[in-house]
Amino acid sequence: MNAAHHHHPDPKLSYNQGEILTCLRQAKEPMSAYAILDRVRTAGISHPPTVYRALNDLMQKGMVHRLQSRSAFVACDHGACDGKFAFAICRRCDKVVEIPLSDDDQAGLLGLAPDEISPEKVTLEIAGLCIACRPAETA
Amino acid sequence: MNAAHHHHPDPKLSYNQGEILTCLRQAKEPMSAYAILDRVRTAGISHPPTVYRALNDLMQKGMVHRLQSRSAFVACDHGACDGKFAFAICRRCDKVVEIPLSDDDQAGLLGLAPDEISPEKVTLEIAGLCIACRPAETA
DNA sequence: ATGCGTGATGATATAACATAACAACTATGA
DNA sequence: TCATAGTTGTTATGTTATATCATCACGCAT
Repeated sequence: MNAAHHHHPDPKLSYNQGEILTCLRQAKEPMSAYAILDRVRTAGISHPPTVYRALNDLMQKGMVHRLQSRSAFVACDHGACDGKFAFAICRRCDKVVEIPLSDDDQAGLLGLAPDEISPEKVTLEIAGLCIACRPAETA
Repeated sequence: MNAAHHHHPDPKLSYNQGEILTCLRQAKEPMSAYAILDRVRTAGISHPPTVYRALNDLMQKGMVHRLQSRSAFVACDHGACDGKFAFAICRRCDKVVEIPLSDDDQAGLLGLAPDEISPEKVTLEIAGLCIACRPAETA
């Protein structure tokens, strides 16, 4: 590989992880794995598995979240975190707001699960229209 | 086409919609669009767009729901409905429980959305382990 | 009856998303 | 040196979803 001189956004990250996290942070928008791939080709990353590997590692570290309803990924607003989040997503411009869930919130959500399924992981995504897109919607 | 004699589970449904809804109801499990496709080939449905069209129509009628976290579809437990639901899903056996959301639940969820995004649609999926799979997990 | 519009469906092709499987390289330390 | 673990590279393929255009069946106005 080349470019061994790049600085990482976090010393614990590997080169690929650093490149991809930086890419996501700069984007400030959710990106698909393949959109990321396009952007990091210049950094020497050129195959889907490389991107997915780094994304999975970053998700495990809590530094990246996946938006299920979009098949897309966003950098965590909080750097690394082990907390739970919901996401609000503008259906028009894809703006994403990360919503930290309080313990009460989480308890409430988990409490919705029926007895026969013990809850482990919550996916909560709220789609809507952001304030900037509201005028445009008057079609 | 053949099989014009089939009975529909609902008179308002087209032939394809009826076949696919029946398939999903019999499955009692979430199915991917392509799994559905395999099962309805004998009914003369043989291309992905046909399946996706019928699924989209059925979702609009509230008779089918999509599980975002699985890329899969389930028949609504309640026939047609315009209500909102959460889903609890066993990560091991894929059993799904539909959780009707009370008005309070919905208000609470929508209330999580930040000011800058006015909420319209909530996706809430809770993954966990169902009671039948709990023993098997002691690996 | 003819011809038209509409809605449903059929069919082809391709886009977009994701992973399995294996090879190669690097660094560390016995 | 050799083994090992961790990371990355590479090929190939699997899976999910949609764009696009063709066709068919039906109702209906002329």
